[in-house]
Order: sequence, then structure tokens, then C-alpha cells
Amino acid sequence: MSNGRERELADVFAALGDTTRLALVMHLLAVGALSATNLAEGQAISRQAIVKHLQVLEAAALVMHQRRGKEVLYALDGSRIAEARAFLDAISSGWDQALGRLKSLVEST
Amino acid sequence: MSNGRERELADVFAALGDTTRLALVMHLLAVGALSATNLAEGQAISRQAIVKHLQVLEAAALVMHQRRGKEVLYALDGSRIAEARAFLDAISSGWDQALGRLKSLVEST
DNA sequence: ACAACGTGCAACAATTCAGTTGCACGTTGT
DNA sequence: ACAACGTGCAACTGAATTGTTGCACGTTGT
Repeated sequence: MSNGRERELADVFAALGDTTRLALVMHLLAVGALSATNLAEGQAISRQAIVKHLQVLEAAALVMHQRRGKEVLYALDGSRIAEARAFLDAISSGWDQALGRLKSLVEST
Repeated sequence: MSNGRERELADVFAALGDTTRLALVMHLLAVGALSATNLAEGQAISRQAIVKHLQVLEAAALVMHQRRGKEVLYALDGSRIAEARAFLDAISSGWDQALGRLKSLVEST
């Protein structure tokens, strides 16, 4: 795996590794596109905090934004999620062999 | 989604959201089971740093350990990876509808 | 023109994270 | 018994993260 790819992947996982951002992703998935002010409504934290989270998601290419008059709409970008999925698939496919090696190492008492 | 589950999921993603830990996971996947000292060999950072990373992975239930004489072997635990995969699958499956909603919102100039 | 609204920027405080070093403890093989 | 080795614990530093607040700027509708 190239070093850059590894970094990108880690960024995606790190971006998802926060309950607030995970909730944002699910919210955006459900609704489609929303402004930061809109997303912050009824939330415990401030709009600015939400904006920072959105920027983290955008830096990981999980989210994109588009200006629309005086507001800015944020929406999900799917390509990186597909990559992350592919990675976890690869891990899972290597799984049985890895488990086998583990047993032969540990059970040789 | 229950709040506890959401937290667990975020912990899994956060644990994977670091290039060092990602490399550890792939290394363990390839080899099966290794000690912290072994994993630290030839690495730029110290054994203690590796141990801390392994503890993060273990807290997220991605890794388990087992004592074996004077050394401690670490190996992957697959169940949580399967859960993370399922989550990304769910995201991806909701994707087309989300994209449709996005377009209708943005393109209505 | 102007009031209202959403955004953008910057400074700041508190917390968490990554990594180091030093040393003590338990296990192993001679 | 003892030297060697792998581990465990604790203290510490520096950097990154998360969140706050205050204010200025652009856009919108009346």
C-alpha cells in the first residue's frame, strides 16, 4: 500500500472516529444537504464547532460544500467511503488465514 | 442506532484512524500474532509507543492479547471489523437516494 | 437603505494524544 | 543462582483536538 493511500485511509477513519461527526454523516445521509447553522440547530454544541467538524470531514473528502446565496450547503461525498469499505473487505477476506496462523502459534503448548 | 453502539463504532474508526495503528493491524493480519517488542523491531518509534497503540486497538476490541511465558502475543479480533464493514455498507446502500435528494436541492436554481 | 441572517476568521482555554525516558518486576535458560 | 530478556508502570513533554466567544463581512428581503 502506498504511503499516501495509507494516510488518506487513516484520515477517513479518523474523521469517522468521533460520535459527533458520525452523527453528522448519518444526518447528511438521511437529509441530503444542509447548512452548518441548520445542522447545529438543536445540537448541544455551537455552530462553529459543527463547522470545524465539517471541515475535518471535508479534509478527508467525505463531505463537500457548495455556496447557495448566503448559506453554504454540505453534503456527503461517497467515493472515499467506498475505499474504506474496500479496505475493511480486504481485511475480512484475509481473516480466516490469519486466525489459522494465530491458533497454530498459540495452541502449540 | 443506540448511543452505546454509536460510541463503539466511533472507537473502532478512531482506532483505525492512525497510520501507525493501521500498519500494526496490517502487520498482525499478515503474520498472525506477535509481541510488542517484536512489532517495535525496526520501527521508528519505541516499544512503549507501540504498546500504547496496541492498547488503543484492544480498547476498541480490534485486538486481543495472550500471555505466553515471558512474552505477550497480540492478535487481531475480527468481530468489530465486521461491524464497521456493515456500517459502511449501510451508508453506501443509502447513497443513491441521498445523491438524488442532494441534486433536487442544489439544482433548483 | 437597512435590518436580519448565515457565514468566516481569530484568539483563547481545556483536554486528549503520541511519544519519550527511567526503572522495577517476572520468566527463562544456563 | 544469576544474567538476559520481555514486560508493566509512572512521570513528563509537546502537539493536536475540541470547544468557546466576539466580531466583521456578504447576501437577502422589505
